[in-house]
Amino acid sequence: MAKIQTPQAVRGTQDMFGETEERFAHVVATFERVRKLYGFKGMQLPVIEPTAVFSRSLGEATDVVSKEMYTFEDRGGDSITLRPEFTAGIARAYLTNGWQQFAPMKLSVHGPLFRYERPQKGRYRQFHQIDAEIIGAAEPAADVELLVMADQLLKELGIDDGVTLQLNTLGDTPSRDAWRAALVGYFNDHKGALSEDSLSRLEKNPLRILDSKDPKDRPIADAAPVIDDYLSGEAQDFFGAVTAGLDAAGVAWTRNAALVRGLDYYRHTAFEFVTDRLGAQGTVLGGGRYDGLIENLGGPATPAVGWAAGIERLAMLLDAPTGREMTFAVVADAPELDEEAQRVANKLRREGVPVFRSFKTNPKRQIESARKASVDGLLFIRPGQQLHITLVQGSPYALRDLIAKALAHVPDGYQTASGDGE
RNA sequence: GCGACCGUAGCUCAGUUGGUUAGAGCGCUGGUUUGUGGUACCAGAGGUCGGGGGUUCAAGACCCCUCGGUCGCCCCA
Repeated sequence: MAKIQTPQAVRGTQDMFGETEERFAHVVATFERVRKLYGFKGMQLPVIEPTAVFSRSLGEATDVVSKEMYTFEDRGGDSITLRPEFTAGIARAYLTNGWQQFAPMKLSVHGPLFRYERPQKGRYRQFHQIDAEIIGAAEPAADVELLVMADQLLKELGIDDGVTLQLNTLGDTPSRDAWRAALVGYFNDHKGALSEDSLSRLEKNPLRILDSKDPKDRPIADAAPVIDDYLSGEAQDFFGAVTAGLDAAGVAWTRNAALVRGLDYYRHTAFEFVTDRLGAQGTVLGGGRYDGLIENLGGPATPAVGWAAGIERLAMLLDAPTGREMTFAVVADAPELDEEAQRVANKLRREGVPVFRSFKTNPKRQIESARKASVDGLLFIRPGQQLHITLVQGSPYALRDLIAKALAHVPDGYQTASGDGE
């Protein structure tokens, strides 16, 4: 019989286990906790959407829609796309469910997203994000609340060190249009000095020249017209209110006038929390105000602002594996004590104490497998309801803590004799 | 889409200028020893050298293609 080829994981996907999975779960759990502190409701959304949800919101012609989405026709002939982002799907749900009645809405989600891109550090084809949005609030206070929440989240994850909040405004529609026109004129005057990449950006997405990495472009980009000279009074007031709110909340930020968004539906606030610890993928959390998006989807003009952050990237920045609960292995000191050991283990588990039990019957084998499962303590069951407790080296706990915890939950009648942990 | 580097046992890796039956450590299985508990020793299982094609008397080593991985560029909703 011929050997069959072992299947491989799809390129750019990952199987998470052990420490990787623990870090991931810790990010999600922390997000869930913090978002509740700010009154953001959770939601669950489909992973698949009609392709139009994304092509209409992002624009047919953009690279992202034309070559970076997982799009396919289903058996009924409908064009379906695996969601490449959360925002468009949330906007769609807002419209199809008539959530205008709840506006302003504070929403949060997390889950997998799909983009057909070349994998590299912190970038996968199936990746995961946490996401927070406020829909139906035009006030700068909404932007501030979102940013303060993001700041607290990063602090609680312990990764705020080396991360800076970069902030910019794209102004309202008139401001943005005037600035854009000025930029195109300016870059056209300097065409000869621009890199090849930037020449094509000039055609497709001129704002992006501002954050070009090419050293050739830097002097020109740095001397380009700044949005500040084109901001309307209202736009200035809006940005002023956002920065004042951040200052009042004690959130540190720096102005980055080159921080832009390619899509036209973005207005006013744009921001990114950036780190220098992730190589080319430095953005750890990013977002902005997208007052034009819901109209693009055929809905009423609706102000909205939100952010998203890659869970994998956040997980990579976490200091150490997250702590787990004190875990015992209950070991029968002789094969005939196995049933009694099981009884004790079940009692502990019902009391909420994590317990490891080996599938082997030989005591020595049980100890070996318990060590591999990295338990904190070995709880030996001996004849006459005697307990013997040993601390496993490497555990962060102390022997007396183990004894106290075991005694508090073990069945009545047990006597303890502690070991020395060596 | 473009570029660089990489792909040998479950894991981490060694394999000299291509040359006989492909190695180590850890892990796994079994045994001996020890014996209130991370012991030591012995033995064993496990490899299409990512896949395909080519050069050669001879390829894990060289060439081509392909599939993956890593890191950049591009893109970044």
